[in-house]
Amino acid sequence: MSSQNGDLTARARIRDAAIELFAERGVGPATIRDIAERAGVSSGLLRHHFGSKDGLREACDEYAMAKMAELRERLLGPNGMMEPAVLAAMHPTAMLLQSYLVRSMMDGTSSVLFDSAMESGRTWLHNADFHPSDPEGYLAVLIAMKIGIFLMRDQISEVLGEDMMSPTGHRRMLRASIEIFSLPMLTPEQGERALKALDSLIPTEEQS
Amino acid sequence: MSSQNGDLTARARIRDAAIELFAERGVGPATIRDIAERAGVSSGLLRHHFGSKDGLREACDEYAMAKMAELRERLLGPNGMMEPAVLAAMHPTAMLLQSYLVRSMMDGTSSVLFDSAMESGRTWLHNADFHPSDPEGYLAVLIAMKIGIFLMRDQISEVLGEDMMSPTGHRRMLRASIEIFSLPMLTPEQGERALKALDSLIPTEEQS
DNA sequence: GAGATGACTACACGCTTGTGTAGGCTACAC
DNA sequence: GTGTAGCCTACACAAGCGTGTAGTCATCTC
Repeated sequence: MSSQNGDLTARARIRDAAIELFAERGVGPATIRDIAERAGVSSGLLRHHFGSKDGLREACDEYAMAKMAELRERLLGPNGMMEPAVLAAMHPTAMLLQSYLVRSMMDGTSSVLFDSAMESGRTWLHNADFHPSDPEGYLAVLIAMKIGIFLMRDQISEVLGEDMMSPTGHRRMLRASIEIFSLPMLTPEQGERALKALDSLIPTEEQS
Repeated sequence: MSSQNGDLTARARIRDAAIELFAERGVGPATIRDIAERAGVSSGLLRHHFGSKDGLREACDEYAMAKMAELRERLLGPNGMMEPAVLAAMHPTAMLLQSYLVRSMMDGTSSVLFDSAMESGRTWLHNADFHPSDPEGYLAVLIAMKIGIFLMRDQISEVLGEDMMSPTGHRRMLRASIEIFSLPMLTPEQGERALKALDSLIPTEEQS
């Protein structure tokens, strides 16, 4: 996370280890014993500092959100320009935090990440000359798509033949995303036709 | 699943209950005791029929894949036309199966769903006059996006204010998807610029 | 009728989980 | 020295999990 470890307090090492393991396995499957072991402390200390596993998760949420905001701000820099070198340096950390936040969200209860994504999506949509019918639904689906990429990291990596988080793998993923969002796979006519077909479908009875 | 229950064999009821619970909670969190209870049998019978929890999951995988293929075939019908009424009738079942398959895939090990999606994606790409650089990466990201929508069902439903699987909610989701894929949010110039910027980023050292 | 087979249940085992408790160690105040 | 507070460990506990075992019951064959 930061340097290697060592100079960090035990509390910080636990937090970092938790973020790593939560990101790798998901919140449920990651056990406090494994987290403690990775941090090099006893599981009791984890409890001492964070009270419970859920307390630890909340602390991780808070830290990850704050850190992401900090990274974002630092990336844009004082002059608002994006420095490639800075981006490359913070990239691994950002990927890890992103993976963690996505995993944390999938566990249920809190949806801080999705909500904040919706919020920044609204301002983006507001500034763009781009007006989907049903903007809320549009944003929700769009965000779900972007998050899906991180959730499918293992599957995508297998197809790519390299880790999606590696520099080259990540570039291929970004390139694909850009192509998807700039080269429409449906022509406007096809899109129009699909929307018409969708409207013509009269949903009847519905139950499982 | 089928009718209500009752007339189904215990084995089928267990399988259906498992698909429901796996889809709702995920494979890990769903316990064989709860599955047995929902099916109205003892947990021992589940073991008797399927050997183990993993055996049950495999049986569900096989069944769900076969059922989906059957639905797809039935939907297109003998004359290759899509009947709206048929679609509406099978819609709930298809949604449930889709949710299950996605959940099953997220558990790891097997990636039947992703692989088969890749395969049909390849033929689609082959027939389309549409040539992304790095087709495999393109397809992988595209599929991850589509799957992400199902994984984010709860979050999307909350934003929509209604269940994404309900008739109206599902229509809003589909409409958003179509708009995303037919109205590019990046102009060709913006896309070109983004790709150029991406290439200019020289990834340096990389480690966590 | 006797025996076998398969559907089905009840119950116990071993393991892992998160959590609770008691206590040791170091550093600092007085 | 003597507390005293905070970091930290070791160990026990109850609960829930998947799994294993023993046995009941109905149905069918001969």
